[in-house]
Amino acid sequence: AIICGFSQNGNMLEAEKLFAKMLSQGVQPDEVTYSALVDGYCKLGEMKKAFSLHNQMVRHGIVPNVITYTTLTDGLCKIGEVDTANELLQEMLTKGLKPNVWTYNSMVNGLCKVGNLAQALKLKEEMAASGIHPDTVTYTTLMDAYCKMGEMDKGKELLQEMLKRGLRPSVVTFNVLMNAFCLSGRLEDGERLLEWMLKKGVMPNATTYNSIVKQYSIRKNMRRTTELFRAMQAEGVVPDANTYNILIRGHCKARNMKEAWFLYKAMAEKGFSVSASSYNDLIKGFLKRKKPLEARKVFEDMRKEGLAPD
RNA sequence: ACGAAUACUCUCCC
Repeated sequence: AIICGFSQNGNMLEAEKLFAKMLSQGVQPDEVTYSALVDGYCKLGEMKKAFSLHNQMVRHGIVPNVITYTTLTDGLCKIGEVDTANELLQEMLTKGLKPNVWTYNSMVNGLCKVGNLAQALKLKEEMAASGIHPDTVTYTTLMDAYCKMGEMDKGKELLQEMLKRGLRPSVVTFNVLMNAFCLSGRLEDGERLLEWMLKKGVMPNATTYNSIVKQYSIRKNMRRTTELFRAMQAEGVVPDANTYNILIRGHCKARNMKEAWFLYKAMAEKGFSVSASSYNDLIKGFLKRKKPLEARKVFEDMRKEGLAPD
């Protein structure tokens, strides 16, 4: 469980240390431990390491299961190696392992991300034919692909199909639609979507608000940006580092340095890391406002973080 | 029984 924690945080050094300790104390890691480590390397895109661990596991007599395979499949998909991932899927089948909905969803996502929507849709039919029914994740993935291609109508068709099959949209499903509306400047539709999801009992999260707040912010509507920032907190949605970075950028561009400074300090209090671009925005904003002292302070904070100004 | 795996937002412009 601890190795899993380190792996999920990308802290592979600590994870490896613990793993080595396990081995030295004669504790045999099981497939769950290996999976956690393999996943950690997959998330870093270090597929060579991931595969060598997988092979090490096999050498130790542990039989790979659907999850260990799915972890690798997903890792390959994330770096765009969908063909290799597909080969792995075939290997699974020959070993008598039945891919599950997670396996297929990884593949569908991989195909979508390399722009092969046609193949992704085909896979959706294939999985259904083999008795693995596409779920909310499958539909949401495909909807996102359509939306990002500018084919929102197709995305909505999928939403209808999904609802017809009795699947419930998740917060991510709504987020996909929200992002599509906002990116195309349809902020009123975004606001309506926000109301609709609340009515449906789906609680928005920081991501939901980040999409809409970002677009209001880009469009220099800082009044609505601030209103929504307050509204989300009133609803119990906790802003994340992205929310703050979006707001800081917006306020700096609008020359609202007081507000930007306030948010900057709030971030530090909450332990969020300020993005490099936010640091740059703050420095530029303060300099333009003839506030070299504040600019200097931000500059020094930035250096302490090991970041270089542009 | 419980425990490991997959989708969306920031990160370059809009």
